[in-house]
Amino acid sequence: MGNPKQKWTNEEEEALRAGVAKHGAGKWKLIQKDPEFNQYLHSRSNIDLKDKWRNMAAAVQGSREKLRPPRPRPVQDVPAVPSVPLQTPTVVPAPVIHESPADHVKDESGKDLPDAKNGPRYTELIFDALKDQNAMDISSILAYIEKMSDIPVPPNFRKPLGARLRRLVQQEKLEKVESSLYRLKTNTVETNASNQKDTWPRPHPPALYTKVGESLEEAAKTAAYKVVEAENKSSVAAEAIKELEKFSKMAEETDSILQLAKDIFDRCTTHGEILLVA
DNA sequence: CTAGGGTTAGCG
DNA sequence: CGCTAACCCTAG
Repeated sequence: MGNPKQKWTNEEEEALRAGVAKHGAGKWKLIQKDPEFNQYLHSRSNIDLKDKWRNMAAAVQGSREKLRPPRPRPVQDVPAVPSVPLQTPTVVPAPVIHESPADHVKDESGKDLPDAKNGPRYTELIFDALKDQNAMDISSILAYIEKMSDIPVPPNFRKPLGARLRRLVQQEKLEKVESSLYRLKTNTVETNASNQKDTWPRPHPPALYTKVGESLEEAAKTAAYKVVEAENKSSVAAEAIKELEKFSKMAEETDSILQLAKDIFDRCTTHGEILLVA
């Protein structure tokens, strides 16, 4: 009587995936208890989370299976949508230790998901900030961006921001003065403001929230999952309005992961490492 | 508390 | 009717 089969909503699904991405698959009770996701999962039990995760896995792998009755591949890793196979049983997420003076965006113990939707505007905000102050350090720039962009700034945005600043300096769009002060580079040839740098083509790979400061392996893995998800979606979602809505949302978020990939790539190349891509 | 198997309600 | 997804039960 009190159980008319409650279907999972988009928010719940998203919260579950976010929870798994954060705490790891298997920590159902922890995810359910986390105030960050509890607002979406309060009506679901830890067992429900596990079951739902299993269903999602079956849905993803099953679709591939349908086109291929014989299974040459045992498939040892988790489903495409879900991610976090290599996470160790104990507390996994490492990036939570280092903290900068620029803590912010509170979040009153869970009010909304930390979707990292923006990204393309950050460079513009950097120039705006420097336009006003002539010279600023990274903390000031960070504060400015936070003030101007309201909530979207990720918790540890300082690291990718630093990478971007360094890149801009390398492109001679900015110049570094003092120990860690940045200012606009006014002289020199400022002809082509956009060298192909700040305008992205936007292919179609979708992306969800991503954690900055993660290992390259993690980032690549996450990206790979997103691609798989995209393939899955485009081949199946030809009728579901809900899926369409989600897809358009992911398209908007594409910019953020692109920027993330650029930052990571920049960091690797500046460290003198070589990337071999098949 | 979690993983896995079993059961039932909806849907095409 | 068969399948999928939400729900339930239980061993470890």
